[in-house]
Amino acid sequence: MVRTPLTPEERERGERLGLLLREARRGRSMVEVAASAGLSAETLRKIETGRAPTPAFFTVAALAQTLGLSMDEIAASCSPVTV
Amino acid sequence: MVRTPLTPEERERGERLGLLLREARRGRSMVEVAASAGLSAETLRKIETGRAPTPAFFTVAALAQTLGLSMDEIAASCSPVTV
DNA sequence: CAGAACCCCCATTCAAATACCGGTATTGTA
DNA sequence: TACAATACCGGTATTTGAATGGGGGTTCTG
Repeated sequence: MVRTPLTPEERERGERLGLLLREARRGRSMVEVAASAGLSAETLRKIETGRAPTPAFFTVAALAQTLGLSMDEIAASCSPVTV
Repeated sequence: MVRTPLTPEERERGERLGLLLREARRGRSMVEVAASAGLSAETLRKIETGRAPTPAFFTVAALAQTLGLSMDEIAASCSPVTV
């Protein structure tokens, strides 16, 4: 086995993460938040829509910083999987 | 530009993350902790040695859970970069 | 009509995650 | 003195996906 493809559960988890981030964005635009977090708007859109279901740790950290979210809360509310 | 290679700063940040996780592991073996977090020992070793400097969010979340670490503290102590 | 904001598709590059190999150092034990 | 087991390291190879950019499309509002 080498780098197993993402499971449906992992994709659903990514969708929950994306939804959470989108809700936290509130009125602000994607370009504004993405620029503030130091990533491209396309990447942010992929994460929010769940098309990038397992983003990097520091990517989420930068978004959490920008959006005023707690990393522990994010992890907790996104992972009813493998608790 | 397409997927810029990791900068030296990002690699150093990865080393700090690895060191932090290794210290939190204490006496426990790599295989034990890796199994508990649901990843391979090889991957854990790469992260701890800084050879995988930007691990996935949920990978770090699983390790934090196993090691009893706070995600926010990890992010804070690993990123004197781009605060 | 222009602009803002978001979406989808395509293509590219680099790295995460895994596995296997051999090597080293330590510790326990017969 | 061997010898085996444990634990970690380095290198190589593989597959998959993150992250980015470009181009085009939709919807809404001024």
